[in-house]
Amino acid sequence: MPTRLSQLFVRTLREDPVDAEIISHRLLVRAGYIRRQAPGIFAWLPLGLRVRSKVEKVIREEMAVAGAQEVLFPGLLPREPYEITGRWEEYGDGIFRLKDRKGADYLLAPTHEEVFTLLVKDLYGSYKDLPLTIFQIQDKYRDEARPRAGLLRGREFSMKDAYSFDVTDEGLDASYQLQRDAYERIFARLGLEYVIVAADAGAMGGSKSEEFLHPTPIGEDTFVRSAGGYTANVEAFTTLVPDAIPFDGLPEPTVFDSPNTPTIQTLVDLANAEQPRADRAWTAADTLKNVVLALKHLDGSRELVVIGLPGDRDVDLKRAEVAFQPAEVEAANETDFVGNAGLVKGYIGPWSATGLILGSESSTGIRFLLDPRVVDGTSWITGANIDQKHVFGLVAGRDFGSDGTVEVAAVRAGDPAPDGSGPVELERGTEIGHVFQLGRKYAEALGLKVLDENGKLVTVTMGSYGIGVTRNLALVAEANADEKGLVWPREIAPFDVHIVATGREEAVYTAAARLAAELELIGIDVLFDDRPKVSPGVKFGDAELLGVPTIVIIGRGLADGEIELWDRRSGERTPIPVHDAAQRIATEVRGA
RNA sequence: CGGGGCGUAGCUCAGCUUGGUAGAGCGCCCGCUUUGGGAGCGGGAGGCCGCAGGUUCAAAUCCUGUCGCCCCGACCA
Repeated sequence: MPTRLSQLFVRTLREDPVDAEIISHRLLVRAGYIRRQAPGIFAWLPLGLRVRSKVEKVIREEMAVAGAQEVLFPGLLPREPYEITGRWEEYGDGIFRLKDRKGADYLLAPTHEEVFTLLVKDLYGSYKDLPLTIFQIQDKYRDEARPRAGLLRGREFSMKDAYSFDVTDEGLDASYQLQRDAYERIFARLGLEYVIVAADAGAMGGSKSEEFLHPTPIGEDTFVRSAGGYTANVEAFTTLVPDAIPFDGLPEPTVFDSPNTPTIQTLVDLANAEQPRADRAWTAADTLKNVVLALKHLDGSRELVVIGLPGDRDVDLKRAEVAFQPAEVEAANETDFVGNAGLVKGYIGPWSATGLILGSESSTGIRFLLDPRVVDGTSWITGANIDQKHVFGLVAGRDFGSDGTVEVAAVRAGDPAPDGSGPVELERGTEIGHVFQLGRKYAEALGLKVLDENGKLVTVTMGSYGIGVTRNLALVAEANADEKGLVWPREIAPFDVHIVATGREEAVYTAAARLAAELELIGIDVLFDDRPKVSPGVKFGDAELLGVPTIVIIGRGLADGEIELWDRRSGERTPIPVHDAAQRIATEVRGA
């Protein structure tokens, strides 16, 4: 049976909802696909549910091709499994926690690694049972500090999460590849542009990790891309390390007065005024900026570290979080300086005439880490650890050392890609999928072992693979819309055809109903706008807003045996004879 | 958590400065007309003006507190 618009549970809005900023959010609410229930939580109306089911269908089909079996875990889970892996604590305020009537702790699952692992452990014990990949499509819950952008960052969202279980690393590679291939097919079918970037393995532990990012200006992630094909999330970007420079002939360091130079810029200005270079002017890149960060370790302790990086670079706190995880990172505060008299604020440097200041072997004992660009033989202007004094010509590897290098400097457009494929550009994107080799971390923690061919217990190696169902839906909507409304790709449109009957001629409605029934009979989903007292303008407007790709207009032309085929995307209208309309439409819908 | 903004009808908003007991447009219901681009006329339904306290003869309006929401940032597999 065709769906009659007069009966459909929907109300389109003429005006944009005031709380919606981005296109997908505005249009999905205006067109009556979703309604907000609470911040970051949405109710799904029939139209929205239909699209959501279509997205799920694409995912299920491709999971089947990849050999993954569908299961379904509860969204409400007990605390214990998360306690074992430490994530009950790690998630902090990020999850919804609740208690049952006996006071036992539960949570609304933010992800399901633990329970998948435990179930496999329950049921399987032999290498013969593996490999295994299972998945579910289930709602996830995260108590986001700031839900935003409608469906793009909700507190409840639907996600397909798959988990693979293998005995060997090679097996894991193969399982990973199957999911990765499936993801490429899924995004191709959804018509979503994507780039695969190297990702940070994050708090999940594990080794190899790639993100599928959809490039979009509203994206919350930043990634880099080189002309030569290198891509990476900025969080995972690694610096191309320059060659070391021989020390021969480099002048000795000299301390000089540098009053009122609290910033890099004032320091550079002073250097150019007092100690001008013959060949070129000093720039911020000639200075070594020493940034004090405070690490908050899981055990609650606080450690100061100093990062030495070129003065024209800033610390990217996100990259720092990655570099120092699981510790939290923040800028050092006044108290930190008070507690470390060896640090002369504004004039911090690794060296003084009386000895080293920074590094675990130095007088302060504070860990000193260098940006990878600060290679041996590079010469710097930096703080002399005396108020109002800096030092010239301090050479890395000769005058000071470090406790190693660290990737915390902000990535800039033009930075060379680490694989030598040229300078990178920075782009915004949104994560639409993530494939991840977890390795043995969870299996180890939860005791998932199987007997191998030799009867020996071996720990299983795992992968986890996520796709945000509702986020992908929103991004498809976002990428396929115009000023009139939504424009769904056929693959996930709520209906195949939207029939609009206009006028008040009884014959029009009879003919439209007949065509609708005929199309349904051959398996085409029809939305039939049969509303009798609604003006044509309203019906056309709603058809454009709802975004069904093919619209059929039946009205004034019917007397001459003609109806119109209206392509939502191109706007093109084609008159077609009513007598073989069903065939024409079927061809159109199924793609010639 | 920091910054900014906003809570009045289903939606979008006015009214608040200068207190006097609730408004508009759209949507919804009824009738008549209209029917290829968001129709016309007439009649109607619908609001603890976010919540609590205070000032006052009188509070949507002034004061205090509080809750919530939106946006930017921080945070975030």
